[in-house]
Amino acid sequence: MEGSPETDDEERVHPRVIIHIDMDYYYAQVEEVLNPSLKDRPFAVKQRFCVVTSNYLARQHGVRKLQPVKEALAACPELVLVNGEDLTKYKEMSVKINEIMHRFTPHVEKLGLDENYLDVTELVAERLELLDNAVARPPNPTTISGDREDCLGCQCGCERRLALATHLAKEIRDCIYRELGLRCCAGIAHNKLLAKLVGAVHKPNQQTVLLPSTSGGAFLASLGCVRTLTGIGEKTAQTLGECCGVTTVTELQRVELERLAKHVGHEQAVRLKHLALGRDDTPVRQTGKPKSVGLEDSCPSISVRADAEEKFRHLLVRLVKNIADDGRIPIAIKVTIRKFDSAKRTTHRESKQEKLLPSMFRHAGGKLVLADGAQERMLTIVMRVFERMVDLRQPFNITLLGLSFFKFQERRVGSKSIANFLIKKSDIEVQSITNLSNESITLSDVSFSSNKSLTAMDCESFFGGGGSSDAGSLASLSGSESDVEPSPKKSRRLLFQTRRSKDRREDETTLSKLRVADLRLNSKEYDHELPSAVSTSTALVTAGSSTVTSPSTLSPTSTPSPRNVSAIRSSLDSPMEVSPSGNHLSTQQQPPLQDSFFRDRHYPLLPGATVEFIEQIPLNHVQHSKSTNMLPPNVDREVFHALPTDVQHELLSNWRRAMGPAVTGSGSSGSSGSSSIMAGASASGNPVGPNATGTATGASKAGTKNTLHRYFVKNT
DNA sequence: TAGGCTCAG
DNA sequence: TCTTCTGAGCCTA
Repeated sequence: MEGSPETDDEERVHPRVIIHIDMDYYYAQVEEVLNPSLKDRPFAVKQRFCVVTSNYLARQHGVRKLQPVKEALAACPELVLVNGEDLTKYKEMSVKINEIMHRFTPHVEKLGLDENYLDVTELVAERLELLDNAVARPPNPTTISGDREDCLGCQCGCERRLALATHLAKEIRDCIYRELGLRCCAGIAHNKLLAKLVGAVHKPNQQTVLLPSTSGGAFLASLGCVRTLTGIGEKTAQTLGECCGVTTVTELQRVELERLAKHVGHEQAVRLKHLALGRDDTPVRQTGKPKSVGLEDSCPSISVRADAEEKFRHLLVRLVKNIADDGRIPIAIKVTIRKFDSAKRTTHRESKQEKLLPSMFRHAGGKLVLADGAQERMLTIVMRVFERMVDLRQPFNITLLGLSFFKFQERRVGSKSIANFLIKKSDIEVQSITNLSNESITLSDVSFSSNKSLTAMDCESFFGGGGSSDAGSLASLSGSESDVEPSPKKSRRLLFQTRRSKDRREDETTLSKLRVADLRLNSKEYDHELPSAVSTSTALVTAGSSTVTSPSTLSPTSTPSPRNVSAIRSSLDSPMEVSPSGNHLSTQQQPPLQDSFFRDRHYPLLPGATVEFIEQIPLNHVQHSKSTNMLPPNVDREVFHALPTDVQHELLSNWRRAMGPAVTGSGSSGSSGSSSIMAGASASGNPVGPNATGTATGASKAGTKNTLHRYFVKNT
């Protein structure tokens, strides 16, 4: 199929549709929800001596963000102050907000606790499909490819898609308000940068869409100062002003690239120019677990070692609590201090890191805790690092101490288990999934009955509940209690993630490589990944304890009732939502990312997950490659085609090698023929389980047991 | 890889 | 005497 004109056209898709959602004065709103009596009073949330946010009533009195508390009180004597140093409640609310967003799309990227980007491109496409051609498709998809300057008068349906997204944004905001009592703003545009910027135009509790009907540059120019552009901070703004005389967006748009490059380097110059012109092709990255978890405390002055040690002890205890539920173990710690230079009257930060032994942690009651004596050992390490930064023989003045865990490691995995293969690897590329000939890919017997959904507990018992076997190591993925060992040098992460056009191009050139970025195994991300698969194929997927069922629970109106369909239709026929001022904000267009609607949907292959296909929604959109006929007869074609192209190629190649002429599949369904075809290990001749023979013989029942192949076999 | 800097909310 | 705390990404050595 590659290269055929039809395919190219089909794959040429619209610009993305991005919604940026920003909670209004977030901390203050959370406080109001928890304590409604605050609503009618001017109040501010403070951390230490500083106001971090306030409600609008306080703002009307001149209270500002990051204002010293003293000043704020002077400006507004009746100001109520709430201590916001403990972020727990804000984090918890953020999780709830996130859960709501994930009902609409798995493509959610967190930006701090109170902002999120949602890529609703697919959702919009789904809804348009549901409108049953009520909305015209682009007559000529080629017209929307390339680096167009704008979308003026385009016939590609961009405006309708954005219009539909405004209704989505409203639904999401309503949902958040209804369930959590929180108000927010939304910006809708074709990329993250513009969505964020346009969303800030009308606040609070409003939404704004940037329509591609006039010049996008004009909108950005209207923002004024370069500092308003996301990605240009204080330092960059200063550099631009001092070196190039550039202070406004308009000036940045006009300044010559070469001149800019002289001062900031070519790449940075290009980036800045793109920002000024509203170009941003960065994808919405589904937020996973944090790469680091830290705490820091500022303090008036620490000049004695014992005080520092005491502070660190408290930080350590709090920090361990903070990662107790993470499910991973940190194997490095970073110690940060802020030194006050009394001569210069300035402060500066320093940090140093040190490795940790996994044996310093243990699991108790499903939570990560410090092992016996580990607190003192860890504290010793911390103080050793501290003394590398602070000369105790000299007077010192420390105004901040911080600790941060990083380099997280998944829980125990055996070196020869598939679980090990699935663990994170820091390198970008991993060896092909089918080149695992040296890995012992072993699954213990697990029912793939279409009627049974496995819980985490079920998985544990299926996999041997934390035993030392390879099967047991799989259990660790689903949360068993077991010891930890250092991660292997070349561990790997696997989870299928939506791939974009760039990656697809790589498919064509680097068939034997998988980008590790596209292959992750991470419970949270994993959960998030499922809906897109489900919504296409109506698969029922249960992984661990979280269950995703029907598409309707995933995206509240993605499979609307007839009434909903007509509602969507009428909403599209009604005048488009634009900025309240009536302006049609417009933007320059990006070259579209090639998000193939169906082909990029990957079904994660996770041990412990049951995948049931209920073929209710026709899958005739799935692009079947020529290679379909090469599939072994009992391979589930839908699963196969949901895989990345390169994986498909490799599997086919392995099957061919393993089967020889036998794999010139007829496509005849469900035959119990000779197809004991093994992916990966078995194809290379390595036995992978008690029933594995490394040959292509044997009844399919026996042959599919304990192999990766089983994942491709249809459930009946 | 370590450490600093910059940026973000 | 201090504009908080948290996390990510980039750059350089």
